[in-house]
Amino acid sequence: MRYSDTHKEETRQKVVKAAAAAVRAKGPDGVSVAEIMAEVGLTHGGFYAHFPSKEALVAAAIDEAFSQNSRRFARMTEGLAPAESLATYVDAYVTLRHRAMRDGGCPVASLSSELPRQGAPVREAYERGVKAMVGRIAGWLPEDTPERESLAASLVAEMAGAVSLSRAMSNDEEAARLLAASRKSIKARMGLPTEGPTE
Amino acid sequence: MRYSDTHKEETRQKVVKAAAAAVRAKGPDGVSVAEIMAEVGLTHGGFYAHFPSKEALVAAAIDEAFSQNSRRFARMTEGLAPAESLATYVDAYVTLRHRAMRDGGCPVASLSSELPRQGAPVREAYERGVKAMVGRIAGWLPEDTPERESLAASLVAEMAGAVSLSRAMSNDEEAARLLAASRKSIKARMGLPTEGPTE
DNA sequence: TGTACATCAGTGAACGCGCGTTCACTGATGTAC
DNA sequence: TGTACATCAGTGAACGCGCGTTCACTGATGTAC
Repeated sequence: MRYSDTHKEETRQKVVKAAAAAVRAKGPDGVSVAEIMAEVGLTHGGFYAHFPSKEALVAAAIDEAFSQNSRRFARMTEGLAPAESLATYVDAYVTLRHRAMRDGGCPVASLSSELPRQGAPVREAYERGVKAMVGRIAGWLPEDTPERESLAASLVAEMAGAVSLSRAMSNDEEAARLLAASRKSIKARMGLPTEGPTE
Repeated sequence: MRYSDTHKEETRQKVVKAAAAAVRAKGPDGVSVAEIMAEVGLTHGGFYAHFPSKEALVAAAIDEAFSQNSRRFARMTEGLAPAESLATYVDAYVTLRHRAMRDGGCPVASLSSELPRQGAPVREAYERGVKAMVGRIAGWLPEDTPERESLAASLVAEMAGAVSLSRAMSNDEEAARLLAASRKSIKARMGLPTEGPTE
């Protein structure tokens, strides 16, 4: 079988996307190379034509997961004023919908506790993604906000923490109330009115 | 070798304590039965005289980790008024010291993202611990606080989220600024003055 | 008092399994002549 | 135009390893007689 010029790159992309979903859903140590290759319709033997190691794939998957989220929110907030962007972001992030979306949500909410234990290349990809996310939020906060970057980081921590903890709650109503309380707090810290859509 | 009447229970306790540390430091899937037994000076073969499965040990370890933290904070806040207890709690929790303490800290900060993916017995132990922690904080909040339990849950999410995210930051100063911003926010939400010890 | 036996926490070899990784091979197609 | 060869993404068997779990065994001591 001979393939088109772009075929190999396309396959690589499919593998990275499958991994970006699987890693968020099951954690880096919960997915196997064979499983991800099978998801793309290939066998595990071909994996090493694309990546030097599983770790390299996981790092690429985390980059991909962050940029998927980044693109998604860029689309949602296109043309909006900063304050509206912030409100849109929070109202999409701190929700039962995000809580249920285990394979496509924000990597910080899915991986926060286990990532610091991963190898250097994976941690670096993660930190890069976190910084980009924090930077985006910081950019939406008023320019004269004191400690703008730290506030943005603290807001990311609060948003991701709320979604993470809501996933530990088996009771949906309880989870919804936690998320509502967090949404309210986050918006107040952002200087936004606290009555938004309640999902 | 014949042992004292309490010997078996003492061994079990040692194993659970070693597991409580190891599980927080490496995650439930990152520790092995053999490793934990070795830490207590035993061989892996004897494990099944104490626990029916690794999962049972992990569940017991999580219960133990939560109650270690609970006892620790009970000691720290003994005799203090509710508002002082809250301030003491936050000032001990949202710190670089807690960030560095990977094997002895709060299980929510160490395990939040991976725990929802564990088996039922482990998830139940975790949820039990989270509820106890939320209940303790709720009890310190003024009785007339609207949605007191949800606010407490949201505060736990913010505290644990801040410590988790700070662990992803390789730069200590950056981490310290994030923690300071979170401490300030959390105290404000608790109705406390926001100037506390800065660690 | 002395001896044979029961007890049982702990030992260490062995099991089956899934994993990451390696490698000789395949086979469809483009290219050299 | 026809044929031999090179290419290379993907295949599938095999590897070594660590894991959770099982199990026959050990050996110090208490107990029965």
